[in-house]
Amino acid sequence: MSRSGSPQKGRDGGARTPVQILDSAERLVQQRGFNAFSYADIASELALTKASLHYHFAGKAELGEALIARYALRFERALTEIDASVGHAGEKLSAYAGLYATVLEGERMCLCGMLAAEYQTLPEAMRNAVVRFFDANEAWLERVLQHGRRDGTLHFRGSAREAARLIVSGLEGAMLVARTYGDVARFQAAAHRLLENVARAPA
Amino acid sequence: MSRSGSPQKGRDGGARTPVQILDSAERLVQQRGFNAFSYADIASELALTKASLHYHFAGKAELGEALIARYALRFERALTEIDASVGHAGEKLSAYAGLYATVLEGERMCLCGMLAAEYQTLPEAMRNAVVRFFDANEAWLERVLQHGRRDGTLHFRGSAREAARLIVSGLEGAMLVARTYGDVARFQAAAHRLLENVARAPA
DNA sequence: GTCTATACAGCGATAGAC
DNA sequence: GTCTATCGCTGTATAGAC
Repeated sequence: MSRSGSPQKGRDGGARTPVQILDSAERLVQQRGFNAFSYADIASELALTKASLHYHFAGKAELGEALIARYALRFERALTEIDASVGHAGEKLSAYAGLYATVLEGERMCLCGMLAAEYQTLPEAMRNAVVRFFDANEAWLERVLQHGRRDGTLHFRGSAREAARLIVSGLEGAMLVARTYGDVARFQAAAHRLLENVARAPA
Repeated sequence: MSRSGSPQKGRDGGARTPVQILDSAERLVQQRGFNAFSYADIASELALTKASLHYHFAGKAELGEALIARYALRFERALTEIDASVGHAGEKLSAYAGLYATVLEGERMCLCGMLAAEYQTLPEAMRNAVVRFFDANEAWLERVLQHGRRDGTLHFRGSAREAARLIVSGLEGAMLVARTYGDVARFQAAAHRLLENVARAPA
């Protein structure tokens, strides 16, 4: 992670190998789970040795933390992008569901949805990071729902917070189940219906 | 599993040890995942040796299959019980959600929800059994929803099948997320709202 | 920053005595 | 039906050369 004179830099000046490690580990965790992948899996995929991986990430726990941090940051940026480019609240919700669909198309689970299943086996720091991810998603959705309600483009009952929670957990569950059927369309149908039922545009 | 002259029988004549093994393994899988528990965990819990476990269940795959079979059977019986004892469709849906809540109270995930996360690492027979579990739940819910629609006690849009799928995946996701917060109330709120939105009683 | 070599614990599984 | 003993393999992690 140092910025000193070492080879193999990407265009942004960051070292390339750590990124490749994160990419490989991320895919493995999303597809197989944190407890079902090993340093050896990454090493063979990148044609490195296990010892080299430990140079970049001291242990599996640290690798896991870096994984969630990067994933959460990427998600956060995607939400900012939706805020900037998409029109009214209903469209923002659809774009949000689209993020999940893209993940599922790679036959992956949401990283934090997968880690939620393995929650009880995770190191403390990873647990906290998973919860923060859900909190951030919920907060963003709550804001979108509140705006939609205020400007009259969305109608729903109860608090925006509860609706936001239902959307997060509904989409996570739809991914979880749809993946066992290898059927992205099943997710799409559930997501569409979920949004339609939770927060609908006035007729 | 034989019925011949051996010690330690339960009142139904079935051997006791296999049941204890299944109980222990079930709890471990629901809390930690199929890839995060070992024969050694069960052995220490039951004060047996790993070798003894292999006598009852040849391998982890066979144990996993037996686990899902028993869980699915128990769920099926619970659904039959709901059919027999509960009144109209809306109440049946609430009772159905109550089954999930009970599981979550033990800080457990739904067995098949957990296995769905680990799906890509499971032996073929276990994969098929997980899908059959979801199919059975969906079929029961579809039937309840259709009855409710016909007798006018439930209103919802689109097909009963799609609504059933949304309920299954919504409840699975609500469990998954609520468990990371250690908060059964969060599940209850999401479940209530999900049912209210997906299939509501006419005003 | 990557390597070879290795330590050491844990895994699922089996053989064979009792 | 349970035990002891052990096998072969894989897991994470470390030491030290290059």
